[in-house]
Amino acid sequence: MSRPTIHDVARVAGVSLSTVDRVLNGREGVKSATQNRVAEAIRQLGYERNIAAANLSRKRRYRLLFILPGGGNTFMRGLEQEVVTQAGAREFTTATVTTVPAFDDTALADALRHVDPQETDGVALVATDSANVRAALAELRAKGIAAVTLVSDLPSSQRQRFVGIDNVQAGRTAASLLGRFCRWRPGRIALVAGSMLVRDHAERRLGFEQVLRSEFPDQEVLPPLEGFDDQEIVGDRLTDMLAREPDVVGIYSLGAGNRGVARAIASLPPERRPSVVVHELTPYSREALLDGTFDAVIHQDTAREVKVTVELLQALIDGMSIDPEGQRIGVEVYLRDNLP
Amino acid sequence: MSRPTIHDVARVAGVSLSTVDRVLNGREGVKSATQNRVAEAIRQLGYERNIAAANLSRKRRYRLLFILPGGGNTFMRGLEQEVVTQAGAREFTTATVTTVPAFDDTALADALRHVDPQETDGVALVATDSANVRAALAELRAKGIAAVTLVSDLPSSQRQRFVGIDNVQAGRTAASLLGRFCRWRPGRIALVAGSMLVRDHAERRLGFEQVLRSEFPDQEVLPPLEGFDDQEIVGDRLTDMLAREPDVVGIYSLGAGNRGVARAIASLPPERRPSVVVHELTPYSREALLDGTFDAVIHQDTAREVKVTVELLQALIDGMSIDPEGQRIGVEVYLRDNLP
DNA sequence: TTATTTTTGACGTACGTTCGTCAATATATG
DNA sequence: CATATATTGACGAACGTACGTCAAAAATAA
Repeated sequence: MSRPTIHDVARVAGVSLSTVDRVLNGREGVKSATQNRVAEAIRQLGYERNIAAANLSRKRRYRLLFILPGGGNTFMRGLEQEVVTQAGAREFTTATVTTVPAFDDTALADALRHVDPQETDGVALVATDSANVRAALAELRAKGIAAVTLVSDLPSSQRQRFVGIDNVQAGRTAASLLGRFCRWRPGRIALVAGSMLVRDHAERRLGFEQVLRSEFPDQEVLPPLEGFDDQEIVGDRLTDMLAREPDVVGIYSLGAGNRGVARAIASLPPERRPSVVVHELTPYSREALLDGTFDAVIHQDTAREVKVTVELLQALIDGMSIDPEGQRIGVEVYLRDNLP
Repeated sequence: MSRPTIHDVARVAGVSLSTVDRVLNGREGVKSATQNRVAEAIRQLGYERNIAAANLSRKRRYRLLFILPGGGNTFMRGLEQEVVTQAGAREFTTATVTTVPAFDDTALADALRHVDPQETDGVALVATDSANVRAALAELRAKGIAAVTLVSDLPSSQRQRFVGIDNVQAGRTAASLLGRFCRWRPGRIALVAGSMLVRDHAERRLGFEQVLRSEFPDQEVLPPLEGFDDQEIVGDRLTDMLAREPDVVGIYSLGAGNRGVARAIASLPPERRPSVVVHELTPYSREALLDGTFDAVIHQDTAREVKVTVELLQALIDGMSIDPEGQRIGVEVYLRDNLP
């Protein structure tokens, strides 16, 4: 009736507890024939390790390290906060946060190379794309440390998983919304990016234009305006553009700098107010949603991202299987009325 | 360095392990003065029970019972499926599902009265609103069984929590979307409900009209069409209405019967296609999103609802504190492009 | 065959908690 | 004061697993 234990496995396999333990924990000195007998017994009984008991016994601590970009980025600081609170509340888990300068691949690679396997079991990093980082990541993995990328991925590297949203999908969603918002109103659509050199932004733009071209072919998109995620620059350039182009009926801001977008729009007369879609729910974008400046916010749930990351790292450290469903981070849509 | 244990608590309080245990598990025979000493030591040390060890020791099993409406309701059957799979995967937990006829408060009250405290620790129910059910719930709680409502709440009853979405908010969100979709296109908006006698539907309508009236005062809403959550009836009545009213530019279906909505719309010429917002992501509504029949789907995440419910019940059974953040179920918005 | 190495078993202790029993106090009651 | 009752302590076994030590058995090499 109750779950089988290693005792049952030992009995069925006709070996001792010690041997089952050796097999289970990958210790050496067991003939492969015996290993197979044990594996067969495990399969037959449907045995699953009691992780609570295992952790209790080995006094396991999952020591995790999060490497995040530093600076005043609201989004990243929110992420950091999540890491601290969530890891603190979790059994057997300690998480440390290190920050490295944003977009500095050398600093990131350095940080990765200085991770001590003696005191760290798993690492989560917001990746900057470079060969340097790829190499450092490979070294890290070679030390037996689990590694996942968070928010920003590093494809074809040694990272074991990526936790974050699909940015192409995010761009498509924005287009799907903005296209409908502007469908029956003649005019053009403006795009505000941080920099097209950043992978996430490029992907979002790609998805946005895909959908707008195919689903709303009447709507013309102006060339993207680069604001370098800086609210001042975004505000100035967008104000200029709106003065130059009187027929802008929609704006998609796919990077940071939401306050700049809000400022530029505030200067327009009410009848010229465009429909606006931006990224990331923050105190500022929330306020803009509530006062009607923004129509929709595309969001990624950082709390969930951290939670998934921690669980993923724990599973990887334990060598457990991972359910691919549970780790999906969805592209969320917020309007004024479904704000959490 | 490591977490304090009951041994530490005993030492600091100057009592024995047994006494700490008695206090911790609410057993009788401890002077209140001693209880206070122990409580003080716990507070001072920041002691938290090691749940893994506790469960291991007491061979705790959380025996949960889910009481759901029966019948062919896709949504409820999906919920049931979630319960079975999630509880199966969870440590120390067994969940049983009982179905009772939908909207039958007597049957629900009966089911509640027949719950055996010997073999059930917690109950989750999709509530039907009636005094009868309230009374049965009070009896259930008197037996020491934890109880939460799921999807449909029963306010001012003995239920300890509610897990589900805010339906007024859901209606507001629908209006926010549909209002924007139809903003620049003259015409009227149709409402398809199941029955106004059902609490959820009434709440959704309320929220919808709130926002439409205040935020999109130009848009006129037709009187709601009652489809009794039956796709045939919905299809027929909506087809009739669309024939009668040639200026319908938007449809909000706030109950079930999505297939009927899709059928009615399919018969319209493309240029008359209204914007459509419905509830619940199912294989049918997903398909309609993908082929462009529906523009948006308001959704509640059943997997998350079940997860939260199980965790909540476990916490209630253990008498643990509950973080109010973690149990929120959001009103989710799905477009063709952010489908999971 | 014997010596050597590899593989396995037996056993004990530990993790933090629960829970039961029995004895030793302390406190209240008459 | 003696007795009854309430409160506390000491102890041990158990939950399922990890891990270390030592010895026994089996397989392999010489």
